[in-house]
Amino acid sequence: MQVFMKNNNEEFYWRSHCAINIALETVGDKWSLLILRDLMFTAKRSYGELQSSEEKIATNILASRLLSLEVKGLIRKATDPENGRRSLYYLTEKGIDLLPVIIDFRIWAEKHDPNAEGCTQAIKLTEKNRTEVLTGFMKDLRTSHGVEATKNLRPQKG
Amino acid sequence: MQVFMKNNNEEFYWRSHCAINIALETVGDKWSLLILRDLMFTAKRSYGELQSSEEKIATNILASRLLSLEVKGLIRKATDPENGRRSLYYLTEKGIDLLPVIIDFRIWAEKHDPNAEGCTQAIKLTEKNRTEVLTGFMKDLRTSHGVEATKNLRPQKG
DNA sequence: TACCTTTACTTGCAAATTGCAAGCGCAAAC
DNA sequence: GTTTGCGCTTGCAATTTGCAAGTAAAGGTA
Repeated sequence: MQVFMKNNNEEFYWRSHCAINIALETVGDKWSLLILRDLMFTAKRSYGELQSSEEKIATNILASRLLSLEVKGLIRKATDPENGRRSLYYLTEKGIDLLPVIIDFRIWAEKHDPNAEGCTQAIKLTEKNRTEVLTGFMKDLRTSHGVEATKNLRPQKG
Repeated sequence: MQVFMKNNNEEFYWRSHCAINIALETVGDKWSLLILRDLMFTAKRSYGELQSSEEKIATNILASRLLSLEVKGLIRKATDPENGRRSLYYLTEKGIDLLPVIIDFRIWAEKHDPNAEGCTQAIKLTEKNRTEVLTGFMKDLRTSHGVEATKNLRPQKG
């Protein structure tokens, strides 16, 4: 996935303006959501840790996806204050807001594929408690990723 | 995307058994969910109609994705009883169950991308009415796609 | 019967993307 | 000042995608 912009790097180029299409062009490849999954459900924060996930992402692909996610505003990169040669990646509000999608993917796969295993014990979810559990978990994510709990920031259309 | 099977075409091969990963390997490319979107939110059912969507999928890619989705059990192919040279594609229960994911993608993009437009007027969704609206819409999809309403449906939030 | 149109693909090839392995650069430790 | 850890970059081969043209088979028309 390239991270390309329109002429004057003001705006992304999209295949169409359909919201679903934009979401897919943003994170609809096979790796981006897995990286976000690890940031959401594990304590992995550095490049090396993210590279160690079970699915074995290639190092150049990991680099390109991290850049893409950073440019698109889903994650933020910071230098580890305790180790200057280590970078740490944190979710932003925009990244955290993808939690419902990821959880719904997980529910779907667990329902329909006998091989699917909940890849994290972090959330025990049912339909009944869905809203409350998601809200609580997203709040925890904001804390652990250093995102201020803001009231729905919604960009206005220009 | 290939549609490959393990040795004795008994079971799919997965990069890992993580539910989220399996979901992504199943529909995590840039086209599959768009095809499902059209089947969910428009009356498009034939190959030619699906090819006419705004994002302009290439014909060979459309063919490969339709096969993939069929093999994986998300859609079902039928010959148009009124025109033998026309094929019709319908969602299965498994395909319909992806509605929450697609809707959550849409909500996310509309919140975070000023260019995103609801690509369908079919659903007016808010946080509050989410469960009821999804349930109703999935029921409609089962009817229009000829899926029998099973008792096996996900329990709804009370 | 022959011919034309519609519909769903398939095929060949070029371009883009991905994946693997090796290497590089800089900060920190020794 | 040498080594090690860590985050990448680079080169290249393999895979996937995208474009354009072509094929097959059903159905309509003369």
